[in-house]
Amino acid sequence: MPYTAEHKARTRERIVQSARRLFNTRGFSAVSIDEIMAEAGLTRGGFYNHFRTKEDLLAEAVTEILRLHPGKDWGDEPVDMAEPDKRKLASCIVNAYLSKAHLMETENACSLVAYVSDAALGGNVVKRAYQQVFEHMLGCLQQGTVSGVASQRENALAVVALCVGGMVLARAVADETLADEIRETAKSAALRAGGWPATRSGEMVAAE
Amino acid sequence: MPYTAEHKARTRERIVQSARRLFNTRGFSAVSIDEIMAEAGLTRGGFYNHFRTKEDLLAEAVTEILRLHPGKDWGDEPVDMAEPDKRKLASCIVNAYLSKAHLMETENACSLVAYVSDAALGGNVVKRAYQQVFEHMLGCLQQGTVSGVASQRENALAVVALCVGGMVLARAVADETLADEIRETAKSAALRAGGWPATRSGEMVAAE
DNA sequence: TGTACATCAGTGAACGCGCGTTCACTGATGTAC
DNA sequence: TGTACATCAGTGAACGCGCGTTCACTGATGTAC
Repeated sequence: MPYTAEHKARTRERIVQSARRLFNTRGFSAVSIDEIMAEAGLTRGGFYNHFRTKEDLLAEAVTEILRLHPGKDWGDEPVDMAEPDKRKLASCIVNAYLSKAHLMETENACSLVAYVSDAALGGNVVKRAYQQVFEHMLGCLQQGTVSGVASQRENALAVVALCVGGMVLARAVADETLADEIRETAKSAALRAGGWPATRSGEMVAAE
Repeated sequence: MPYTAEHKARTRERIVQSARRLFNTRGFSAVSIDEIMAEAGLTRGGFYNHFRTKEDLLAEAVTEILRLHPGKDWGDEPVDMAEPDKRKLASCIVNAYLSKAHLMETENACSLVAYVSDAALGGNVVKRAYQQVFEHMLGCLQQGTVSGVASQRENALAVVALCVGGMVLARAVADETLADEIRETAKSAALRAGGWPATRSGEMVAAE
């Protein structure tokens, strides 16, 4: 058997990474298989040695973020996933998620932000991939929230909705000042919803 | 001058409505100008008598919802926009927005839900249209919120983020039970954030 | 150790198709006389 | 009131292009002897 299994797996991984970056930046339907393969240093035809259809690749690109260091490119400093204090960890994630850096970052943005509409309009394969990322994020936050009026899970769900909602709205409006206001307000609200101290909340990032 | 100005305006309106319905259901890039014109009872070529480009039409389709009765097809009963009690009106809007009916409705869903990604990836014309709808919704809610830890505007912003975030997440996941949980939890959180009584909150809509 | 071979990852031309946009035209209509 | 005319909304063929997918092939590689 020529070429090792690892060789093929590495090539496949390169295609998925290339696709993830391009999809995140310009959107699923605006990116062609030609471009994805070229970015991975390959040619058109080989694509179907690795994937059945373009949509199958989309599903893989969605979950690919789970294999990356979450928030590596978002916060002012990376989130330390090894942090033993779950409450501290959760509040760090929220701060990084709703940071100016994550708003500006398109290539490495969270899949929950980048693929909302592709998942909503896509088939079950894509929806399942999206759900997987959603449940991962929910799991990261859940143990770090307090329970009060609502349960830990309910509070974590509200936090995710504020993170994703705040982020997609900030990306979709025309005015940059408004985008920052949405992001910062969603951050404060999310920190309150999770029962975390609002670290420097209300602080507005200076217009770039 | 043959044909009245009203005639042209009516035709244009028909095209925008046709586009809005098709875009909402299947997404901007999946719908062709041919289909839009056919749905409006016209043929391909006439399109450019009314719009410069397909993206210009998108911008119009986004704001078209403002000329419709908001929430007409969402809640179990339509929202009465004439309601003089601003607090009551705002809580009605939130209940309708995060209703099962609005989740199931694709053709007449809110533009903030349907066009998140198109606006984020689109040009300034589309972003401005999206922002207009956003500011309209914010304006509808703002007077109806209470101020406490945060201002009325901040609370209204958090409510919009919860409405849109909850809705897009519910649409994007594969599992319908999870989608309903997200929607109902976002609804409770939004009602709390706005300072409204949680009318039958926690009540789960029976699985269809 | 060296060689012949079978495998299959990767190539690139080709297929069939539909898209956004343009353009020469046609014919329904409001207006001038 | 009736008719000739100018306008321009609407038509449908055509243009140029890029897409997702298929397929016959090639050549780098690991293995058997």
